[in-house]
Amino acid sequence: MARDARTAAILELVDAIPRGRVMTYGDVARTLGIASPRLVGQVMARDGHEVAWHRVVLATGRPADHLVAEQCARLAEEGVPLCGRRVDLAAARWLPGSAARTSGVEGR
DNA sequence: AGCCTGACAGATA
DNA sequence: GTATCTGCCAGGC
Repeated sequence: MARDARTAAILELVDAIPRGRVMTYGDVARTLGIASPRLVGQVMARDGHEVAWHRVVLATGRPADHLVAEQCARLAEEGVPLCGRRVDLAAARWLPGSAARTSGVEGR
C-alpha cells in the first residue's frame, strides 16, 4: 500500500470530516496541497474502507455512481442536507477551519 | 523499466 | 447541464 504522506493525509482529513458535513474530492486534494483529486478517490478505493469515505462526494454534489445508494443513505442518516440524489454543497460543504458553523442548515 | 487503469476536477464547446 | 480533453498520483501487469 501507499503509506505515503499524501495517502495518510487524505485518510486523516476524510476521517476528520464531522458528521453531517461533506467535502468534495477537489477540496480534499487542494486542502492537502495535492493537485490531483484522483488521488483522493484512489486512496479511498484502496484504504478508504476504514474512513468516512461516505462524507466525500463529487464536485457536482453527487456521490460516485457506485455509491449513490450507500452514500445517500448514510448522508441522510447523518443529517446531511440532501437535494434529491445530490448533496447541497452550499450548506454541507465543510472546510477545515470553518468547522465553526456545525450544522450548515442553520449556518448563518 | 514502461504502459494502462482508476471513488475526479476544471476549462472549453 | 452535458460532452470532451487534459492534468495528476499510485498500483498492477
